[in-house]
Amino acid sequence: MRKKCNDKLSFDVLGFPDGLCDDVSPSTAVKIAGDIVRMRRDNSNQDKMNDDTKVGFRIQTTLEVLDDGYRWRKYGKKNIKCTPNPRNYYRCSTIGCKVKKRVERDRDDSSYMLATYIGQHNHEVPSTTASSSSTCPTATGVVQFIPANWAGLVAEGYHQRVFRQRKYPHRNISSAVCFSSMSVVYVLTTPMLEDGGENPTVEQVRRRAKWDSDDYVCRGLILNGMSDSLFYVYQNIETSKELWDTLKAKYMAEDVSSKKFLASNFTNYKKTDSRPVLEQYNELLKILGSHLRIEESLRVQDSDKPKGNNVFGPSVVNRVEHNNSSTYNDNKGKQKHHDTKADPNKKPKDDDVAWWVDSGATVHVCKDRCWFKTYESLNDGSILDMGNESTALAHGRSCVDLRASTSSNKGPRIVSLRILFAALNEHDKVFDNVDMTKAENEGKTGVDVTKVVAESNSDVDDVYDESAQYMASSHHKVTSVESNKGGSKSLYERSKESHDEYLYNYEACDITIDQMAFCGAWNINLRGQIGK
DNA sequence: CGTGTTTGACCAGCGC
DNA sequence: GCGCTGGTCAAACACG
Ligand SMILES: [Zn+2]
Repeated sequence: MRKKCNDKLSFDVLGFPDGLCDDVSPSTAVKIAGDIVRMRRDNSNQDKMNDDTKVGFRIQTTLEVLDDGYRWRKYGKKNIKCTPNPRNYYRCSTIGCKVKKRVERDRDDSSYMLATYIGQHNHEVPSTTASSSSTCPTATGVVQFIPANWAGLVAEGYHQRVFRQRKYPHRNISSAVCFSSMSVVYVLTTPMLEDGGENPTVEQVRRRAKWDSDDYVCRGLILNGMSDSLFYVYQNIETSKELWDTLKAKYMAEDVSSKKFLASNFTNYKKTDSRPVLEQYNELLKILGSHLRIEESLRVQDSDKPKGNNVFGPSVVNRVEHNNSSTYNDNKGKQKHHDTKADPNKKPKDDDVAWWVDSGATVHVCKDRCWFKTYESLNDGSILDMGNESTALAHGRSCVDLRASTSSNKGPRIVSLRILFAALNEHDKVFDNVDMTKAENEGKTGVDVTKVVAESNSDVDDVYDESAQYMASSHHKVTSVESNKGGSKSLYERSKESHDEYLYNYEACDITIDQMAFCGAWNINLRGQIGK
């Protein structure tokens, strides 16, 4: 049963700098998996006995059974839908130890074995199996730990990367990142603060809010690191290593054989060469494009949200109120689809243009309402709730069709955004509103999303700084900022030139749409969180 | 016997 | 409620 071989085993935690962790045996891999479980548990204050933390990895091997040092009793075998390979269920043979593992072959590349370890051993490895595991690896290839929500992380990281690097290459992000990560990284090792129960003190609320905010910031920093081939690891070893260690603990794989593991498709690309993960991710997105379907998760993102009973926290900003207390569905029903262009009474200004594309959940800002396909005045007193507890009157509701060409060989997908239009006088309010309040799957070619639009005269640099602040203080992300003030061209100016519909072939749009499709297909929301 | 595998039955959760 | 699915149980079995 146990074969011996002298092949080297390369151990490659996804995203780890090359060479940091290779040539280890499966037992070492499992040990690391155990460390990960422990770290995760420590971070989440779980008690040891009922720990069902899962750690998954995959390893390239021809062997049927890995020798990981422990002894296992097989208790089940199941043919799983959507994969030709059966899944085997094992339980640790040591009495009193509840650890289980599931093993199957990768549906896409059966030279890989997927293993999911559940729980933590309460004992040492049995010494009787003094087999060759430590001296002679029993498998060859690459072990990859799979972050369960890596897909989502990449999706977010991609936006940050685009946002920061493409648009503002002159900005030196890394020092800021390193600086801010040190002040924020405690959230990774400090358990989430109690919110004080029913009668929280002001101080408790404040500290909890700060923790939430810092946690988010920190997560964003990690994403940035991941999305850029751990650039920051090399920038600042100590901090980044801490970041990464904790990243392992926080985001490491759960169940490799669940649907979440679809993210593993991307790991194939990681090791092919040294190109940044995200380039390959983007490629893969296009490859997968035709299979992507927008599903429930876009809806889930909003329906999950409390509608206004939040005491604090980011979701408090995510609502649009109507004084007739109509539901969003009602709004949709009321909305007509004229094919007319926007209200001709609202003349466009020809000065600077600002259009913001967010990461799919936050704010779309557009200077001129004539760019909307439809515009419908609203005088019902609808308001936009601001995160800073102020409000703004919604002036109208509009619709814009965006057509994005995502890849060469398939037709464009149409995104139709229903939009609330609000005039905001103070540009510093721009970031404080709103969210897409409804996302709806229309079935085949597109996604119909309600968005909110606000006017802004902001200078692009102000806007950038503000958006950075905003991202740091909320769960929203502004993905790209466009303005012709800095010489960069506006999305919508470009589409105006085409003098046609509001069409643009702009990568930021591709990203957004792809991200939505991506998130939908993998049931992750637009913040990279796994659904369900 | 002790130990581990095979395999159909059973069960719980979920979506319809 | 009903069927599908994935996870588990346990009786029978295999093997030293
Ligand atoms: Zn054990």
